[in-house]
Amino acid sequence: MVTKQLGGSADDGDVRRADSLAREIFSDVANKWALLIIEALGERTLRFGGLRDEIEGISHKMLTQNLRMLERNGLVERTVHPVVPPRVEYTLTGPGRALRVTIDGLCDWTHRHLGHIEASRHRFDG
Amino acid sequence: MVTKQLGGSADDGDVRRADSLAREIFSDVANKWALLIIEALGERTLRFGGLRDEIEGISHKMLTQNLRMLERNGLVERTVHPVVPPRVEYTLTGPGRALRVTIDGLCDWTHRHLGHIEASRHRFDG
DNA sequence: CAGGATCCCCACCGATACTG
DNA sequence: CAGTATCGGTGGGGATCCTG
Repeated sequence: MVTKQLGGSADDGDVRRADSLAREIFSDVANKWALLIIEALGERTLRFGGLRDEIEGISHKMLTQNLRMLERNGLVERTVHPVVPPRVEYTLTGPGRALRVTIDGLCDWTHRHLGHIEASRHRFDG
Repeated sequence: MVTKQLGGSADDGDVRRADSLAREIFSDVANKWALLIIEALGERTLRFGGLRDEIEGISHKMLTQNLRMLERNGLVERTVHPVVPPRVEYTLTGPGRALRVTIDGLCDWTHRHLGHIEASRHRFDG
């Protein structure tokens, strides 16, 4: 399970609530576009257009949608510069950067096992 | 980007192919149910029903579908015991267990930042 | 018990057009 | 340039029934 079972707590309600919250967050974060956005941001500050250029295949809509979600969860900071034309910049927050580290691990894993996976697929499909 | 840019390679084709493959794997793996299945399996061996009981809210269909996908990618091993009633067991493979480590990191991250996220959401929604 | 097959609905997502 | 709104198609995913 996502949440550790903490044994007999005085009040199970808190555990339950934290559990469902964890699941919710998990659903938000364990999504292709969200992960790619965080990975694309890295340590940089990027504008909306910059992000779109960086993430191949993402649509305008998915980008805004996921950026809002990440901002809501406090993983991305959105700063609007009151100029014309508008200039909006996105940066990872502390928690966002922490998450990025684990995503890096996921990327590393992917590359380390590319060969194994490709071979396994070939075997399976045949 | 998911794939590191390796600078001017002799043949860009290989890089491109590996890149798209990496994206494909990423899409397979960066999905809520797949991650929960891998996390549920852990070091244990579980049967189909056991997995269904373990993963709250997963449907029959999603479980089979994701198990097939994980098997195809060589992350879980499926062993069928020729008895009646059927007995099918699932275990993580080496790469699967390696992936599990990074997913553990993701779970840890989630729990460490529950508070921050909840607060941020509240701020955002208000 | 494991898991395919089918039906069906809803949510995701892309495309497009419009505002500040 | 950044962002919202709307519409329509496609596929995700649940419920159910059926087989070995």
